[in-house]
Amino acid sequence: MLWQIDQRDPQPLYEQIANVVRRAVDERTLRPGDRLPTGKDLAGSLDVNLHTVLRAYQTLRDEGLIELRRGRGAVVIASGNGAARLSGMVVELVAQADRLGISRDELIQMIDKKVQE
Amino acid sequence: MLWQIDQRDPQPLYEQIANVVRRAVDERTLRPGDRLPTGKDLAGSLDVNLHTVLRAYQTLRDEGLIELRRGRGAVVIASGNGAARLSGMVVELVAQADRLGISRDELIQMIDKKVQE
DNA sequence: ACCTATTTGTCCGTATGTATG
DNA sequence: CCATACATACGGACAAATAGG
Repeated sequence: MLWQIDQRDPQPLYEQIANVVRRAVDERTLRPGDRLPTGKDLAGSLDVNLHTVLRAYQTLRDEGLIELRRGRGAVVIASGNGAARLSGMVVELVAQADRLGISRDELIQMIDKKVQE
Repeated sequence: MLWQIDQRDPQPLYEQIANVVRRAVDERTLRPGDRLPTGKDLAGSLDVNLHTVLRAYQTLRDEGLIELRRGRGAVVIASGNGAARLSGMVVELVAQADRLGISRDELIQMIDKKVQE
């Protein structure tokens, strides 16, 4: 695993780390069931703090990409098809908007507000 | 604002803090546009670390419940449970689309396709 | 059943950066 | 230019869950 990050990149280190993992999953370099390096190991090889790696892992967990367990480590859950994941999110979003009586236009408006940020 | 948390509660402090805010929003004690106390202030009054409060705020932001801006503070966005959930879903959707390089227009197209079904 | 090492989880503290007003 | 307030990163300490001997 020859992952790299750039200390001078304005992008946060934990974001860079998360992106490396996301890409690996998308490219099927990492597959469901695969273990990620321990926080300590990755922190050592990237020369960053342990907490920085764990923060990256926790964001990936929140996205449903990996599973984290104390004493066990990080394991890939989701398959790498980002587009399929996006499609699922759209389905859920539309359903939720419908439940709340939010119109299509209002929904688009909400999205545009987020996009411009 | 007489918010309280319990240091002996096994539930994490940042979760307790987030829950207090969630409840206040649900009960309309906090309404869209209202400002939350600054991290420093709340940390002082709850006798916890600044980071603990900010972590709570950040999870609320990820859920779409509040907006966080440097120099400005935390402002309530969503008005209720369902709306908060929807707002959070929009945040995640836009983030995922961005990661995949999906444009705003393509995203709208995907949504329209689902809406008409 | 016990003990130990491993690994993530939380919390604190400090320092520095960046956007806002 | 300056003060405010959140954002990131580092480091340390301890807790809790897991795995292995």
